[in-house]
Amino acid sequence: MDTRERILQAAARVYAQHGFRGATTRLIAIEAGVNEVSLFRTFGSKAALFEAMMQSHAASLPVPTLPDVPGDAQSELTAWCAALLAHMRQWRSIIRKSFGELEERPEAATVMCEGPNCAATALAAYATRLQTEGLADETADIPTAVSMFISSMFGDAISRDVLPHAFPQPEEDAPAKYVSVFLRAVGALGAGDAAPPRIMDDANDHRVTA
Amino acid sequence: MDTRERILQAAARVYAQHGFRGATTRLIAIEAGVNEVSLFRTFGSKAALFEAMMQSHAASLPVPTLPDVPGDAQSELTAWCAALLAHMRQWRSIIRKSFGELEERPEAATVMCEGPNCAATALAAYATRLQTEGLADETADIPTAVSMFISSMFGDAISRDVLPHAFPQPEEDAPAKYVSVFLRAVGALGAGDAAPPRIMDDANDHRVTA
DNA sequence: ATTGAAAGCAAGTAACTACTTGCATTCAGC
DNA sequence: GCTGAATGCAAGTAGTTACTTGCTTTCAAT
Repeated sequence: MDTRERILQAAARVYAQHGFRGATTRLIAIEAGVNEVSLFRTFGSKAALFEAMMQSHAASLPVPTLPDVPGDAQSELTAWCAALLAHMRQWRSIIRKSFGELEERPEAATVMCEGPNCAATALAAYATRLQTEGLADETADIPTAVSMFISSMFGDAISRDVLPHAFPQPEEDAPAKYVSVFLRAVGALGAGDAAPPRIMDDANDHRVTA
Repeated sequence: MDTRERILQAAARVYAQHGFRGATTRLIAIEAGVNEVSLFRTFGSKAALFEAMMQSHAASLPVPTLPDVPGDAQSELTAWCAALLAHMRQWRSIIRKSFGELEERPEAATVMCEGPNCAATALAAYATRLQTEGLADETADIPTAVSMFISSMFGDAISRDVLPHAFPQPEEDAPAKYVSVFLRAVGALGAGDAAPPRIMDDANDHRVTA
């Protein structure tokens, strides 16, 4: 791996742990295993380095897709949700940092929002399709339900390690549970559907401990 | 107002805008209109000042309450949700900062989580009560729905100014919309409400007659 | 009028930060 | 073997930061 790439990846790691101000050029150079001067020779300044870092991150955005024509909503959405949630969890430190520095460096947060933003658009289209095909309640408030769904993944990704008991347990079952609640909210879980067994089985899995 | 209180409030404002590292003692002293030395004479160190700031914040937590016995769920929850959301929006910068600095100063984020945590407990109790009184679907996944509801308010509070179009519009209608979706998700939207009942769920239709 | 606590003020310290400069080393391509 | 680009290394600059010290001012209670 060339010097430039090593510095970029090191910068991402150090930024995730210390934020912009705490990510000193010295720390990044040590983390990358290069001389601090090489950092300035390659990027010119700390600000330029972080701009390049954000661009390279935005370029490597893996957005999961939903089928144009809905089939089994529960399983399709669960797979999609699991992929999205895994992605957000992987970047949770950087997401938290960029949001925390929103007042001083707003562009960082907007870059991090691109993924969830595309996801919201895809989910809205999918749910609307469910609705037009009579698979969901025609009076359902799709935009609000989608907003709540995305917020739920956002909250799970960035808060679960702070308040573990405030989220569906265990971690790997969360996507299916989120999808079930979402489908109920848009009236797409009818009596004919097999209710996801986990919900009943884990009925005693109370998130409130206090 | 005495010096100590002025410094504490100034520290909160400067912290909300610049975070811990960016909130220099010089900036705080200027914002408070006191001499920088007075800051050290009063609190000893910057770290001690921020500890006191967090404690005074935790002490002034206004948590809205829900009735023990549910009446009109939609209106009761909407009022409660509006109060909670207003509170979180008011503190959104500080919430974002404390989350962003979670790796370096974890106690700040846990303090900020106390409010939403109590809210989740209250909402879970209320929804469970709805369920036991036959006002909500007995197979509803209350814990997951509550988690999603709290995440939705969290996401609205800290992300709406970044992605305005990703949240229910207008801002002041959001609480009612969140509550409607939540009540649908737990099967507690009766015939008297704005939205018709879920068409597919025929067997367990616990609707309240208006 | 005296006193004493609280506050301001000017100056300084030691550490850190982004960034620069000058020079030595490595090493692939000719 | 020579060249030139990439990198390392040591040192330095100028600015910032948390925190200290010593002294003066204010002002209310006695």
